[in-house]
Amino acid sequence: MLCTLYHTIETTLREVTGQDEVFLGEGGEHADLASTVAFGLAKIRKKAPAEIARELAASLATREEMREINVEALGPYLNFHFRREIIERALQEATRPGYGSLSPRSERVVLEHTSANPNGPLHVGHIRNTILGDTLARSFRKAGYPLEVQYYVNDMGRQIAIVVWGFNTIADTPVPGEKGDHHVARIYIAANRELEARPECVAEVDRLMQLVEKGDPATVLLFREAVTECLEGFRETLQRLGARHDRFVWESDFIRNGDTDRVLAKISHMPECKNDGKLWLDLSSCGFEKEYVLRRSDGTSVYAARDLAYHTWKGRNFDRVIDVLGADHKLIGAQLIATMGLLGERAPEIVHFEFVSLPEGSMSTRAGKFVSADELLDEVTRRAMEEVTARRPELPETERQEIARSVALAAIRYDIVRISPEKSTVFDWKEALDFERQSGPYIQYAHARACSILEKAGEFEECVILENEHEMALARQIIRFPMVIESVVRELKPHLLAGYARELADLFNAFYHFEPVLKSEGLTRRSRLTLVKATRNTLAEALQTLGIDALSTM
RNA sequence: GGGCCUGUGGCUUAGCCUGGAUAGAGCGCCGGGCUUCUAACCCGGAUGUCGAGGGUUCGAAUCCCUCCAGGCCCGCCA
Repeated sequence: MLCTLYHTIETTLREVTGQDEVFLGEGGEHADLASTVAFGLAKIRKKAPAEIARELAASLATREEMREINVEALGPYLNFHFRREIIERALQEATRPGYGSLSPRSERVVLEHTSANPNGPLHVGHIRNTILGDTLARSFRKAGYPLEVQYYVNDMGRQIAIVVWGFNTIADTPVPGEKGDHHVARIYIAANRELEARPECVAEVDRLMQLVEKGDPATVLLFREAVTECLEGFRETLQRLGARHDRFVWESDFIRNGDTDRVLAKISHMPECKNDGKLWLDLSSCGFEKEYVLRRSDGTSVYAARDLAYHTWKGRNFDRVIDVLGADHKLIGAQLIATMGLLGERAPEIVHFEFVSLPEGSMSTRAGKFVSADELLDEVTRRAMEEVTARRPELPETERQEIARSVALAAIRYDIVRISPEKSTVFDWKEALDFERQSGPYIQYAHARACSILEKAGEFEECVILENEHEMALARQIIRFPMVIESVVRELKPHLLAGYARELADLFNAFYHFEPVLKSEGLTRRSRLTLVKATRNTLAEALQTLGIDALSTM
């Protein structure tokens, strides 16, 4: 509803000014929406900006489509205020389940995220991918898109060959209770150490890679077993993180089904294609100096070739293809996009995130230098349990554990999603264990407070009469929610939702502190209860989209 | 050496794409608030040459150029 208003004002402003581009943005403390068109027009019309703003305000005020919006010129600024009735009407929508969902769209979206190599457990770097991707996925569903979430399983890389080689050659003493992914990591780390000590064994790894590409049944089986063991561990971790994939797509399938050969055959006819033993593309016309190698001189394909086949398949089956990838994939991602363009196939949109490192340096699965997602979840849950037990000693243990699990997940997910992806970060235990302001639990807490009021209030008849600044500020924030969802999927920026939810909690806490709800009377009580209900509902919808449980008590 | 990303109070960070009203938060620090709807909370205060320099503009954290610092990439790895 707010989106409609925005477009109405924008269109009207365009007509009134005669300009194609009119800036209309958030008005902050001054207004609901504001425009600075008067500055630009000042030069054209050779008049003072303030005078132009005054004239525009006067002419806008006469327009029929602006009847529910107050326009005022404040100096050179054109400020738009929504009439109270609009806000009150929008607020009533906000009390209903599913608030913030946009109308269904037909554009099919495929979103790939995480896709970590199955050579060791997911660590705190990988889960930045998972959380970014899963929050985007939830946002797309909220925005009404039919969506499929995929995990691309790199099951035929050198790393997996090393794992398989390790399983064949290294004496393995089983560790009781060890998850598959941690087991694979242990073998992978040992195998790398062994290969470093005995470089002559590298040939055995190469041999495995050739056999698997040729489809040698025994080798294929070994690879599949190793990958499956690791993937079982991933599934468990992903589930704990609240992330779900609809489909696991195996890289090797694009060899077996002939797609890789087909795409390479097509490429071999392109003018950019070079074949000097190895097959590669000259993308210098697109600004890439490096050779984009697709097939080795021994005839085996490289990752890039399989990736082209995978993306061709995605592009032909979906209208919008989105990948969440680490910053280390920027070059290869740009080359992929350029090549898809040359092939006339739909290119993906790629969300890149910068690296997470440890205080002592970058993470490395091979060197065993990483903090696994499982360790992180365990430790944060343990701390959350301490916190819950200290605050709510009267609750039964199982309930405290359930709350602690939700609080821990909230802390982890929020801590990661709040930071814009282009910032590189250093993992910090202190921050991960912070449950205070600008944290996930802080937002959950606001929701729990709202639930508590509503539970005590019992039945009431909804009505909205906004009486003071705290109520107005809270209401304004609530009605922005659908536009935030819209922005997240348009700009692929999940951190906008994180910021929105935190601000909503801030405003609710201030309202909570200054305006008594249960102790107020008559219409005021009913109206405040309605506002609490709208807040509770909006917080719940926002939290759910962030993959965080909206707890009713904590 | 080349390319991409980042640089905002002691620390973490929003805003940058699309220039505009006093640069917005959290942590930490100082001072206040629990017989009152959950104090995982609220209120007030101190703390900023928006990495440096130049340019464009009526106006620059935001656009352009140069430089500095950090991260990532530049493989017949994935």
